Amino acid sequence: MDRYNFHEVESKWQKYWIENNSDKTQIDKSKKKFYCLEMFPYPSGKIHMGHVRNYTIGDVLARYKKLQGFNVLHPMGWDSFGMPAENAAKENNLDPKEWTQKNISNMKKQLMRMGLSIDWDKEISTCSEDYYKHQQKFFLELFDKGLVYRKENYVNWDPVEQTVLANEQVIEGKGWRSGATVERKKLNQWFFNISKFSENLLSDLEKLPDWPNKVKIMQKNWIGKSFGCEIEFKILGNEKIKSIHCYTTRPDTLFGSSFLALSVDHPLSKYYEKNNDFLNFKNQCSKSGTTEESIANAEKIGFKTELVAINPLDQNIKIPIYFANFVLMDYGLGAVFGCPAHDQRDLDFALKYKLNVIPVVKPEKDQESFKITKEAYTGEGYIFNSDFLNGLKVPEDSISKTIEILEKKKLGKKKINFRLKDWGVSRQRYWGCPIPIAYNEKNEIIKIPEKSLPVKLPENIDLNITGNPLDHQEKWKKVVINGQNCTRETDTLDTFVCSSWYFLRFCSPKEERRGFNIEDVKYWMPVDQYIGGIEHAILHLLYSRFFMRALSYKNENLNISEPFAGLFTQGMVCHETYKDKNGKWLSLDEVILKNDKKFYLKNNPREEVRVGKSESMSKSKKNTIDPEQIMKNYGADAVRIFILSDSPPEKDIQWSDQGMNASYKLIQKLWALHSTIKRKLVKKTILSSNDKVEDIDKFTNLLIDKITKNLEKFNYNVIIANLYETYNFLVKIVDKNLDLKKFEENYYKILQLMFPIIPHFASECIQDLNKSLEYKWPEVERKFLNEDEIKIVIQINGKKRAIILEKKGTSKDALIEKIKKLDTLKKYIENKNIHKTILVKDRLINFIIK
RNA sequence: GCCCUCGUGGUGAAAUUGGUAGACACAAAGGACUUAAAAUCCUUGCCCUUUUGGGAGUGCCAGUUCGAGUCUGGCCGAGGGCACCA
Repeated sequence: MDRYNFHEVESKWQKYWIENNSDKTQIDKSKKKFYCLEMFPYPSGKIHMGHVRNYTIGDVLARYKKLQGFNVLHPMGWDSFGMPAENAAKENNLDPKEWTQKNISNMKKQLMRMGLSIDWDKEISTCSEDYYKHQQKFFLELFDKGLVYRKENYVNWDPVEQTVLANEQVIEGKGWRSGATVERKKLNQWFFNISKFSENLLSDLEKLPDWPNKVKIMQKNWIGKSFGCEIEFKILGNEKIKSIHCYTTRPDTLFGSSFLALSVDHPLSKYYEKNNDFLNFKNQCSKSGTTEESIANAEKIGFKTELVAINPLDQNIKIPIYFANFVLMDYGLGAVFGCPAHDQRDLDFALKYKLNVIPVVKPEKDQESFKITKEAYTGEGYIFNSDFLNGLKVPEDSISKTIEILEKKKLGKKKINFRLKDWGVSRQRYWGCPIPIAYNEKNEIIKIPEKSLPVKLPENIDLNITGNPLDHQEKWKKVVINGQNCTRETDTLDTFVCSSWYFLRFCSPKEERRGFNIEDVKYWMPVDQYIGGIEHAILHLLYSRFFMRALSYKNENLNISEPFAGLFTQGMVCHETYKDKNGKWLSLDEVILKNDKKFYLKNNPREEVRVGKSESMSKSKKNTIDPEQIMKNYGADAVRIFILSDSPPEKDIQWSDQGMNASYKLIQKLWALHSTIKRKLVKKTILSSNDKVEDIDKFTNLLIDKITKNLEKFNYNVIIANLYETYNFLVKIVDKNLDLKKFEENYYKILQLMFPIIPHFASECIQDLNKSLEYKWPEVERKFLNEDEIKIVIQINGKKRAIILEKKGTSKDALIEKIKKLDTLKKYIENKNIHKTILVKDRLINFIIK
């Protein structure tokens, strides 16, 4: 018997698939389409196990759908703009473009080694001019539709790097590279008007039954719809300021209000621009940082104005007005009324500045002892201390009734608010898509004319300067548009813009005039199954949903709102972590496992290593396994088996060498079995035997049924178990007396079932049997599933007591007769009063005995 | 603080959606083969019983039901998301 040589077999089939254009796809309207897409990778240089898992899951699905007769689009590309290229370039004095291209070609080789059924003719790369010129056109299209605008906004500013940082790049209030304390700075930024679609982005989540609930809930919370009311507070005796509008979701607590609080950026702050105390206060607020920690721990502070507001429900109640650090300008109206008794922030503030605390909601129970001290009461109950609102039930009646009253008195208006903010897309970076805009000498916005697109990135530039590299490109910046001297926009687009439409580009990757061809998009979109990491649950997926709406907006030809009909979020690949006695991370090849099951330092075998919990593989924790090495040692098919086995794909998986080894052994065992089967089929050996011949028809058809269902439900780990069951079954019957023709037919079907999971191995076996390589997904033949004999479980008072084999469809009476005769059950039934008998047809019978 | 998810052997996990709990695998122990090891194969897996059998058992406590891992309520524990959003 030959040992299975996966090196030879896998490279042979990979070559075969390329030469035979096995994975090329084109539009074919006679077939049902299936668009299978995995999130495209950032070309960091090497694929990691996360990629292996992601693309294995997608590939199994794509191959399965193809066998089912679908016209499958399964493309791959590169999310190739972004900071790592720029940083690598800075550190090693390289060109970001060259660095990126080198990485792409290396990673492409690694992906091809995995044997993925990808149509590489459709490969795209977001940093190529072919791609980003269309993105610039989309930018201008959205600009014309009024969905893009420029405004001043606060950003995280790194004073050393002279650049804006994204929130995730701010670690404990400091820049992740420079370590400098991050400041809040106001800058002119480009924005996409995503909030225009807030309501639609929220309500259409209901149209996505094939998305994980978790992701939908995360998006729902992120969009953050709230129902409330805008209330007008009149200002007492002031010439310039007549009134202030506040937004609240709790208008029912209005009688409990004891101050108004304004954001320091509130329009009224202009009246305090020359007040040094106010400026100091504002300065203090901006220093407090923007990180979660600093916000949570920040003390509530305020600046008291001389202004006094009148409670709209009672002219006699007059309250002071503060500027306060905890009020945000970009939510609601930047002004709130403080009700300390029923809001913790307001209470903290009131206690600090000795303001009134007036409870207006009391719980149904504990009415006597009810008192506000250091904790605000936000629960249910009844309104009191509130004149004509008294007695209303909180929250069911109180909020809506109060809004009604306020509207009637013209003191307020019902209002819905969203937490979702517009998407700031400006980045002060070189390695991104240039924004196709310039400014004339009056600083007016001028669009770059379409014929001048793309605005290309200048090449061979020095990145080792502080600040935005493009801003230093004096020659590049100067441009003449329609006779006007202009200066180019030097910010580039957030790379999330690139990934917000790449799924459309895959539909027509070669189209030169437009980003995509509308007919192609109408055929392929939406993506039927999108597969990727949960870390993109909000940003990327929400941005893509927005972009699809933005392109369809005011466009008669395009009417797609949801880009991804189905979404699957796979879990991470984890491995144990190791540290030395000083707490320094150790990589996997720095430690060895000794016979006592403990880990020791490789270069100092007496020092024991501290074993940490299993965490997702990452370079910083040094617990990565290199897929290239693993594929060299075990082969792509074995890696596919391992990555699918044991854990369901949506859960985290633990890397284990034993597991990898078991998967490898399964391939070897299957090959040994195949060799035996082939010998038997060729020689037409019929062994004389009295063994009962197992019913292979029944087994195969049950298997088809199980695997099909498990594929549809993403139970890929169970499919691997089914594969083991198949091996165990075949190895048990192969040396028995068999109907060879029947056996061969069934075995061919089984190999076709294996194809999506281990495509190289299955192809090799099929070819070895001289069978057609034009496979299709086998169908279940029900006649083989109809068993004459069925296992019936016999229960006494709900406890299993026996299992008998019985003819299908046996009646209750006949069953009971038979059971009464069984020796093993006599002791339960004889001389007992059978109170009741429950029959689940062809499955179970339960006797209730008293 | 708010929202969500999940608790099944030594481990990763199955369980036709209310009907045989632990499929399949990893690890372990014992055995076979072998001069030996590796590889391979077989057996075992909680409690009582020599066997036959029987009992307990899906985080804990109740409930619904002939029957609950699955449904309901409460508690405990783990993980994830959001968070001055008024």
